[in-house]
Amino acid sequence: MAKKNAKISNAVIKRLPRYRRYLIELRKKGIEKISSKEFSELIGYTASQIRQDLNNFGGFGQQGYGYSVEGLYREISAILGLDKEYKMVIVGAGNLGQAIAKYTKFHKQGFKICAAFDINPKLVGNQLEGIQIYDQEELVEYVEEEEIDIGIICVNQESAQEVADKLCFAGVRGIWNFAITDIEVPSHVALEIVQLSDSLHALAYHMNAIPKNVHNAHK
Amino acid sequence: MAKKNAKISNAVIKRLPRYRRYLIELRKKGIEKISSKEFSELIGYTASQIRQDLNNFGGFGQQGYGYSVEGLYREISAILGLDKEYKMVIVGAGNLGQAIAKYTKFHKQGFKICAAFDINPKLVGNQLEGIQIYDQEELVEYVEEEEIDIGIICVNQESAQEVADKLCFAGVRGIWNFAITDIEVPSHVALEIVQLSDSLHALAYHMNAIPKNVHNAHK
DNA sequence: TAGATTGTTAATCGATTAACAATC
DNA sequence: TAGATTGTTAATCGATTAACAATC
Repeated sequence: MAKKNAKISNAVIKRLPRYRRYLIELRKKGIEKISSKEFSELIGYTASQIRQDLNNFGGFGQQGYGYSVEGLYREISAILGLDKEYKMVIVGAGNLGQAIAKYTKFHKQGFKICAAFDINPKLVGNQLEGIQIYDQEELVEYVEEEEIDIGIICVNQESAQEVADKLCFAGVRGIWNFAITDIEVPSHVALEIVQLSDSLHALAYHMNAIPKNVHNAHK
Repeated sequence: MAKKNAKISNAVIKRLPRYRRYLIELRKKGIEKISSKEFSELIGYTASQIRQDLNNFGGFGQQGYGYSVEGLYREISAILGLDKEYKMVIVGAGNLGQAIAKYTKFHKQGFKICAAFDINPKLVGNQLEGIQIYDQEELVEYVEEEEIDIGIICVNQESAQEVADKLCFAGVRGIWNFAITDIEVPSHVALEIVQLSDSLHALAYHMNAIPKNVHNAHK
């Protein structure tokens, strides 16, 4: 699949899921081919960047023609590893953990949530849309036995690192961290961070960087 | 507050909330001063980058001494606009919208969730931790009358753009978009995106980029 | 074949890091 | 004062954009 062995920059990887989303839309509309120029106008990256990005992984296009929408969709899906299935657990079955557990879209894409864990006795034993909530004491054993791939951390910041350590010890290959703190994981474990409060703070910055008098122009 | 008028790069802005989080931790520990070198070892950016970042906004340090933890915390909070209050509404009171509504930390930081909106008659009229769910028909009027600052979009991708348009028309200054689609807003409205599925896909990529045989080393 | 569009190299731009004079 | 550390300029690095030869 991958043509070159050079390290792919993170900037490129962050764009891949976005390319894929637009390819899904194109496919829905029955569009079979797209040139880098057309794609550029749609997605807002330069045609040059699109071609550069894709050529990190191989020559997916055809000179004089463009890219096959279906073909490119499949290539990018494979590059991202979305042709595989992933077994996940949620640690911390509070509001956010529950929301993620109930969200069925990930499941359809091959990301299976197998179980949730919490320390709160009121939550342990309950089910969330068919997902059992276990006592957090059972986390390591469960992850080992069920060969869980991904741990989703939805606990408070005080216990996030401890949970991460347990997940890594038990053998997960990736951690999706929603806790409002930075955690450290061994280099062989992939880490992806969703920092909601940082995101909200960046929004606040941008709001204040925009002059106020341009608002409510329709009044 | 801001020393220079040059445009601040997005890379810098994304780091500011992180600086602030570490400063909160330092303050908790009773640490009063920190040099860029010490901060570097803690946060993982180079000392040079820390000094460059901060000097975009002003000379907050003191030569030969370093930075005051409390002073820097206040400066960064002010730069981000966290010394102000923000009125927010949630549009889409499904799982994710409910999780955000119930999350009290934002409220403590001055981000007040005033109301939620949905089109589902089963949800309309209910309350989420004291937050009333209104019919989505009432969105524009509510946002105008209550002078809402931020709209949080938690609807499905099909209606995300329509909701964004309504929020912008009604006069919000910022949009926090959780929908799994890109939306367009006028240039005077700040937009911050949380793309959970893109984040999960990037995690999958990184997991597959790591050789498999290094896992379960403790067994 | 001629036209179109890729794949790839070269040029530019911007962000990060290094160096050091200023100064507390 | 001497030492420490900032603020800021210069150098480097990496990512984006432009250009164009290759080729469908």
